[in-house]
Amino acid sequence: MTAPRKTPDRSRRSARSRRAIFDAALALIGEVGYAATTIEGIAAKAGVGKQTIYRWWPSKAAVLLDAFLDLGDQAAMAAGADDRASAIPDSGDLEADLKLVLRATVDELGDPKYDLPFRALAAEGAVNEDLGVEVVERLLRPQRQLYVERLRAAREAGQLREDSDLEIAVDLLVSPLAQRWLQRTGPVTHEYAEALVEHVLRGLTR
Amino acid sequence: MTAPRKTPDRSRRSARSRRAIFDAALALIGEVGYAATTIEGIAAKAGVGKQTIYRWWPSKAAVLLDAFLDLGDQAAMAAGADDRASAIPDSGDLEADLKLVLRATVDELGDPKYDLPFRALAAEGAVNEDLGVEVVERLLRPQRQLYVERLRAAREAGQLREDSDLEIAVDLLVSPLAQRWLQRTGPVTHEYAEALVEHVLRGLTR
Amino acid sequence: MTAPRKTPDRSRRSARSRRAIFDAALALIGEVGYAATTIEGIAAKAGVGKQTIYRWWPSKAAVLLDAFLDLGDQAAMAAGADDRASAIPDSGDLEADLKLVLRATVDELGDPKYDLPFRALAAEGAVNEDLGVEVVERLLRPQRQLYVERLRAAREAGQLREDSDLEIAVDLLVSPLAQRWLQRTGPVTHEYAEALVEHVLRGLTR
Amino acid sequence: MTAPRKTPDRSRRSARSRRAIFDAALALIGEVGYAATTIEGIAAKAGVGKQTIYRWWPSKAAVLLDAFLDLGDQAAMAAGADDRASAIPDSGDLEADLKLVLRATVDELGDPKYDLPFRALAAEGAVNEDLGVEVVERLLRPQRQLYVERLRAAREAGQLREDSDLEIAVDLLVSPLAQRWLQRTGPVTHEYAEALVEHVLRGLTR
DNA sequence: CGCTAAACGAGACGGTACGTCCGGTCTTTAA
DNA sequence: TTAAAGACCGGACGTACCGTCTCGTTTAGCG
Repeated sequence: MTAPRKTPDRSRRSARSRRAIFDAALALIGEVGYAATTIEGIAAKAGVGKQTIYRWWPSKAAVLLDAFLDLGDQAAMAAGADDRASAIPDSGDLEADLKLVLRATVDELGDPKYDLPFRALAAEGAVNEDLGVEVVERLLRPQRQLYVERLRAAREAGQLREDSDLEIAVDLLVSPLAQRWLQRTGPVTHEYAEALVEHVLRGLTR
Repeated sequence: MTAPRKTPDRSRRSARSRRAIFDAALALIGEVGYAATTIEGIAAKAGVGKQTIYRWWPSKAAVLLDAFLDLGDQAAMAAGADDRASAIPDSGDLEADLKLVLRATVDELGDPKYDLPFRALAAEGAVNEDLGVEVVERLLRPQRQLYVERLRAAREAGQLREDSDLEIAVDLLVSPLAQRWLQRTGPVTHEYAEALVEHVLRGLTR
Repeated sequence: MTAPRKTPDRSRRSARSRRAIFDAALALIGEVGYAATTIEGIAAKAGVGKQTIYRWWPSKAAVLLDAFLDLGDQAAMAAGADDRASAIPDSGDLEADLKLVLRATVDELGDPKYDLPFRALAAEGAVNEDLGVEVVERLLRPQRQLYVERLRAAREAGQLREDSDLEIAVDLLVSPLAQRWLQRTGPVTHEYAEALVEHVLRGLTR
Repeated sequence: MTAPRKTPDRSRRSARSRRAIFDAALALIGEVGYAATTIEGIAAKAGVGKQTIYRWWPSKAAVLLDAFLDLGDQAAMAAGADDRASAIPDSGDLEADLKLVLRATVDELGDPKYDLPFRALAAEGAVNEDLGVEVVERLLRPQRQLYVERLRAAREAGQLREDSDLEIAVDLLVSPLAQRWLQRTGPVTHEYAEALVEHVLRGLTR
């Protein structure tokens, strides 16, 4: 005996509408910002009934999250990757590898295609716990995991202190950049990324 | 013939209404969250006309920023301080001093009285550049400055590497905690704060 | 080359669905009123796809008209009549015969099973000319015809003025009752029906 | 201790909006019919917020009733009358007076300016009891009362049978015309009106 | 009696309007 | 003379149905 069906039948879902909604959502957020982006506006721009959005997503933020993840998938596909998350390179030189990756992150954060939607997601996730959890699970955690793995390799290679907490290590590398970008406390540049890596690895004390 | 009045006359401002608006705003954000807090609701709860809010603040977020700063002032006054920002203690033991302050920060971030409004401000500031700048200038920068000063003292005392960038150093101490709290990527505890300080000061490498 | 099929094949029509739709339609109108009765609701209650309704009827009102006519047929069948419209009795006493029939009409109008659907049909027909014509042709005209015939018999028997217009005579007997019921301008009772017949037959002047 | 205010303050009501709403409502009903007339459409055409309609009227039908009564008032004013309902003339010749008035009613029912809105009101009132009562009280009863008074005068002048029920008498004069018009059971002409008066006054029997 | 075309249930779709809520502006009223 | 109170226009909210359009699944009738 099965529970009565509540959720819509995913198999009948229109792929065309899904695409149009993602495109419209990201376009609108880029054009008018997140707050001024409305579900009504997305539906109109996508040429889709409002109900088609409400049927599949619980909120504007959820649409944006899916649209953003889809954007990442597309980029990864275009880059020829099999799946979204590509591992951090391991050349043996930890410092160089981290600088490479963080410089790429700086570029990404500076790309308006990512900046506005990501900002909106981060902001909404900060305030809306349910969404925040989803953002962490589906977007942030996979990224962090790549760092954890690279750092673990380094630790096993004897390049890191054995008592290093890898979670804290990742925080040290990632949070300052993220925070600077999100709160606009300072410029987000390649130089900052590199200096950051150096300070983290060497520590502050003499 | 006088020039047409543009800005309201600050001297005629009703202190009683100001207080009532702050109280109502913070109460509502605590009760129903930021998104569900409306100017209409604040006005109603404060027993104030909507126009009285629109006359003095450009947006809901601006009200909240002032209300939050006022909240900080009140707390500082209650603690007997002359002004809002009290310096980080300098016992000579940098590590101990930083742990003390960060543990206090953990406590503050865990206090619902601060958590919700601060979260709302951070989120809104991430997305709304004008507000973001104000938040940084009036709220974050003064706090950061205290760290900069304590760290500079330590560097001058020869306890820090001479090539340390103090801004980056502050970032390393503050951002991981802030990020963890804001994005909910992990628990925000005294233990985390202490381990953070240790990792930052000693660095990751052997 | 054959013309493209436009109309559905009546022979394959599901009698079971037809019944279920009529039952559901009348039930819903009784429960929630005509305006709140929706095609979607009828389909759901009848356990029928929406398309099955749209395939056979052009509008909610058309469904109701058929359902109501079907209801009348059922009642007539139950009463043992061969067809729907049974003639007005001719006992020789016109006044008595008319009182009898109008009292029966009063009872019918007071029966909620007929009241609500009939009201809805009359109202919709007043506003929607196409439906109005159908209602008159299929529902009202057959009824009126029975009166015309009874009155013609009376006129031929010398009981009515020879210059009487039978259409007007029917109007005089039927409209006041119908109007009172439809517009609720007064109570619809046996007494009213009898007084009405008396006034119509004798005229107002001395 | 007074109950909390629920209803809006009538004194602050905008006369300009009221007018614009009535004009838009009647225009739309004339252009697209009652069913296709929406509150949204009325608001848009009147250049008014939807809330301004919902604030003052509970339903589309209620707007229409007020608009229609206002239309009647305007017509009466234009005709130089002090109030809406002008008495039926009393020339001493009852038959002539009634024919005059019913011919005028025929003209009115044929005027599209009145036809469509009145039809919509009658239909809605048939189905919606609350509105129906309002329509009767505010629109129909005042009109009927004029007939009652004229007929009473005739009865007192010895022109009518003393046992005539005036309510029934009014029904006999008014309902057949109204019914014919509303249900479209036949043409609504001056000739019909005159024949109707004659039949009513003289009765059907020899 | 088995094939096949149709009618069927289900329900997603692009839309329209609903009635509510709130944003900002403007007007009235009472202190 | 200044707010409170609140009406106003505008517009998005999330919901309910509209009427159309697939989907697979009966089901009926012909071959």
